[in-house]
Amino acid sequence: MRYWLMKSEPETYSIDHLAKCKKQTDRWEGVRNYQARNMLRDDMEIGDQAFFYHSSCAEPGIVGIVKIVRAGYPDATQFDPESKYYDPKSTQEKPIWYTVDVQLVKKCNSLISLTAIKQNPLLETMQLVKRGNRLSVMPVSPAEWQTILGMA
DNA sequence: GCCAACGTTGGC
DNA sequence: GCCAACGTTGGC
Repeated sequence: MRYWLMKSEPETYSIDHLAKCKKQTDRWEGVRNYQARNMLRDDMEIGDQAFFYHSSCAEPGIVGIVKIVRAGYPDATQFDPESKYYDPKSTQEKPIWYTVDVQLVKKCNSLISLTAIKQNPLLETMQLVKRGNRLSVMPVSPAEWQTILGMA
């Protein structure tokens, strides 16, 4: 079982969107980056846990924990011409993009801000704080996971 | 809105 | 396969 961090822009999809879903479970749609796709498709397993991270907003940071309840399968939005995630290059036979289903485990009582994460010397090696990092899905080590839990 | 960093595209 | 141009991400 592994740990992850998954980014979402709260204006597009916030943790409160997920909280309002049936069974607090939803698809993690719209990832259109190959590296992140590979992790969704190949590496995430049922039972893995992930930090839900809000990006591109006033206070970027971790807002909760989710768990993977369905492993990688083709992201339906790539086939939908009406969707902003539509990809004409993709076919049902050979889908390009994948998604997983996530279920809310808990919302943080308060934000674990990017600023706080950057200030913690134990988290210096996190991919999240590395220069130029733009991956929307990334692995988190067990040590980093525990450190962040301790900051909650 | 700015800009650095990175990813993708496409001509050659 | 190279690389310039362009697009996107995301913090500030």
